[in-house]
Amino acid sequence: MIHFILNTKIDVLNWKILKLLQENARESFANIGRKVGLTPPAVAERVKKMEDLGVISGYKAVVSHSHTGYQLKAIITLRAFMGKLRPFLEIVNTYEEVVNCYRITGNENIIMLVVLKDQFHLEKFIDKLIQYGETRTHIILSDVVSNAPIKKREV
Amino acid sequence: MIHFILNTKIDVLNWKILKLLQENARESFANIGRKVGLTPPAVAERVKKMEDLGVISGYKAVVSHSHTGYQLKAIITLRAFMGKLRPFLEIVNTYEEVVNCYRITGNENIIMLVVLKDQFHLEKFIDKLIQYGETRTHIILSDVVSNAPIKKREV
DNA sequence: GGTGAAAATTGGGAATT
DNA sequence: AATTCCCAATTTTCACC
Repeated sequence: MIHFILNTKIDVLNWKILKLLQENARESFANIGRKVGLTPPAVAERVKKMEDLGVISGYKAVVSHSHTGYQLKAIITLRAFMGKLRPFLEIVNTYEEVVNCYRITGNENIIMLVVLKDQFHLEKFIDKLIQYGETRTHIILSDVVSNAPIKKREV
Repeated sequence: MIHFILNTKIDVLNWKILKLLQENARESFANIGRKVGLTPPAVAERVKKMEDLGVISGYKAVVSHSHTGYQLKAIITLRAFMGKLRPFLEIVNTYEEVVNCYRITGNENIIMLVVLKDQFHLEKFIDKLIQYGETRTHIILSDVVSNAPIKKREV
């Protein structure tokens, strides 16, 4: 299997549409059309094409962690024991605390962003992880940048 | 200033609505209503209220990094030099490479998720950071969990 | 582009607590 | 009394040709 073109060419109009949809995914095609100078069907066609190409992979409501009972956030790194990485990767999807999880290079294998109710919840969660490896926990003090939108980068 | 209720009570119907909107933020109120057993205005009213309360903080199109020219992702931690944390916090919003940035406890002050075109881009970006502190870089090998939806947690 | 179908929105009223 | 829902009508948006 060969990837011919991964970096799809996106013109200035599509970047404008992407900007608007990243700011408000529920914006109507009519409104978007007014702002970028296209008719609603033209916007719909462009959006559809970007969905099909995979440029847009979905639309998500952003739900506040703190308003839904998760007042504590932490970064946890995991250095997996021999033979324990695979089992961890297979189970991590079922942990509702885990919002993001990446495999990384370096001394640790895994880095996670987790949300928790309180420090007791954190303690219980770390207890669940110790069977897979050594963990290191950093409490998040504040969000400086949260899922910043992707913008066109000058080349 | 006193926070009386941060953890808003969310009933089972609103959790269903939140689930659907996290899966597809562009789902119509009519469709949501059919799935949860409400009329469109009732859904709209509940969603509006959750927006006002801050339970829903927005709706975002998810744009693929790899399809927009960012083939490389990395986690970078920063241990800021004396007096350099504040200036960094004020400028980090302008770095388009930075998708997420958190202040954390521990040996490092800052942890970031960044997206990059290639290793040359990474090198240039790290060069921009060295004036603020010591950095440590972990290349992301794969996404195991990506912005998992928030679900109701059993108490 | 233009037309018919579907959805959003608004206002008002009824039922539940 | 406050909240939440439904119904009906208007406006807007969507989708198909």
